[in-house]
Amino acid sequence: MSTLTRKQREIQNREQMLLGIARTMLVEQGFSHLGLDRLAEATEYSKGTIYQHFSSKEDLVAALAIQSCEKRIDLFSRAAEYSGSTRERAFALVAADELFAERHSHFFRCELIIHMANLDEKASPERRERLQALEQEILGIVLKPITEAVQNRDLVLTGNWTPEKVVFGLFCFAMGGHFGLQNYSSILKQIGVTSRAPHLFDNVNIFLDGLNWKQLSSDFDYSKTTKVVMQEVLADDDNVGN
Amino acid sequence: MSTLTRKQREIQNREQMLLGIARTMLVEQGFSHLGLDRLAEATEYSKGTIYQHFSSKEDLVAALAIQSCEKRIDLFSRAAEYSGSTRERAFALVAADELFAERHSHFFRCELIIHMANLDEKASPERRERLQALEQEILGIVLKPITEAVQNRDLVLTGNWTPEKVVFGLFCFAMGGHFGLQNYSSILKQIGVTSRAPHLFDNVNIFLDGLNWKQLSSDFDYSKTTKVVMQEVLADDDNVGN
DNA sequence: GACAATTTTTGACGATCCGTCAATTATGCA
DNA sequence: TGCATAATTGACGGATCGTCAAAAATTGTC
Repeated sequence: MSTLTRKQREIQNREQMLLGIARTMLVEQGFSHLGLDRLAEATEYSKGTIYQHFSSKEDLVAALAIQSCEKRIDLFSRAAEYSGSTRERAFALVAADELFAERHSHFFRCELIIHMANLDEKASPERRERLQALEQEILGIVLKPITEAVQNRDLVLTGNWTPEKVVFGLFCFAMGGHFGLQNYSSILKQIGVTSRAPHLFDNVNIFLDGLNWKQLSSDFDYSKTTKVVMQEVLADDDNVGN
Repeated sequence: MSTLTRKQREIQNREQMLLGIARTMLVEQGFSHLGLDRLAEATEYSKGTIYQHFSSKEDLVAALAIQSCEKRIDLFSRAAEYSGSTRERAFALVAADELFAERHSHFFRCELIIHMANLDEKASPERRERLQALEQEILGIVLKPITEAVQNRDLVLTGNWTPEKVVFGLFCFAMGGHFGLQNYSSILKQIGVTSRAPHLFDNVNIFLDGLNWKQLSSDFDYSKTTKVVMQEVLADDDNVGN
């Protein structure tokens, strides 16, 4: 059965190759310029073969988004293991997100695109479900330090605040910043916003200070945390799929 | 020349009609299902006529985004005239944004779509420039109460904070929330986020408290502000273009 | 009102792209 | 080797974007 295995591995490798080239085309030329005929020509395979891997053009982009999520989970998991206070760990996750969006913007861009195009209807059910499962996994990772902070009273939530609501706040900062810089760059440039990182970290600090999550940024230097995390996480950050 | 004027007005009316129907099709069926042949049939005009109004499909969507910005500016301008503290006025703008995204989500969706598709290359230069000018106008409106707050020391900015940076923070909350609810609704539902408004207002309050913008939310009930603004602004909020 | 010049409208057409499928080629197995 | 199964191909149908020469409508003039 070694021949069969060889063939199967060959097919798997081909899928990675297809995705790699497709990602390049998608990022450099945009969704509308990503043509399957062109992809077929670029990869020296026929269109029929490509359709054996992906049920539609949208399904292909979904596969790219899945890759992106997997890569993100990889980074997040490592950041979550940072040893420090709950707020430091939350901050580590924000740093990981920032790192991801910066170093792997092409991956992230696939996620944005797949969520804007009507993926829900056109991607294959398998990939749709897998993508959703991965996103839920990410949610769980981010939720963890927050619930822990509530348990050990680093963070005391009042009123109608819940850990999930805190996640939503962080999600808005991250997503709003990413989306803004990708799509409103010209207008943001005019207000001096050209790079996410410093603003994102300051925003998050103000937000967490507002929630009174100990230690406050006045009592602890979180820029060190981010720096250490960035370097640790970045250390063995492999550029899979170029 | 009254006949010429009549003809010209006829053409202008036709453009509004085209945009109205196109917006419905875009919102109900998505960008990919917005076909110019179908639009031609629905409006009982020919495709050639449509191309006399819009240089391309993307240009049409740009025109929709322009309408959206104009409507937004209308709401923002009125919210900006709210008489109250600087922070109340900033809050009024957030409320206007929320109102806009809620009551005119179809308009807003056009803005998102046009910024995701490669508008930059395919829309007509005129509409591209107009859209950018409108966005800059919006920026100016939002910037005003912040700079005023800095001037009268309701808000004291320390470190590397600037009014523009505060705008960016608010922008992230608003955009991140909108984008999230439009595109990540299934995952957000699982954490109990189904409606923007309450979370958005709470988030903004925490953020502005973190910036120490007087009066703090513990000393003033901003929910009243939003309620009043929503009703005042909503009062003569005409649903132009259905 | 008739007729010519100009503007507007039309829809057929070429080009492009997605997804299919019958025919062809390659592979596994006895 | 020879047959059965699996993989690959590219031509094709259907749909859509944008163009353009021909047709229709409008304007201006006598």
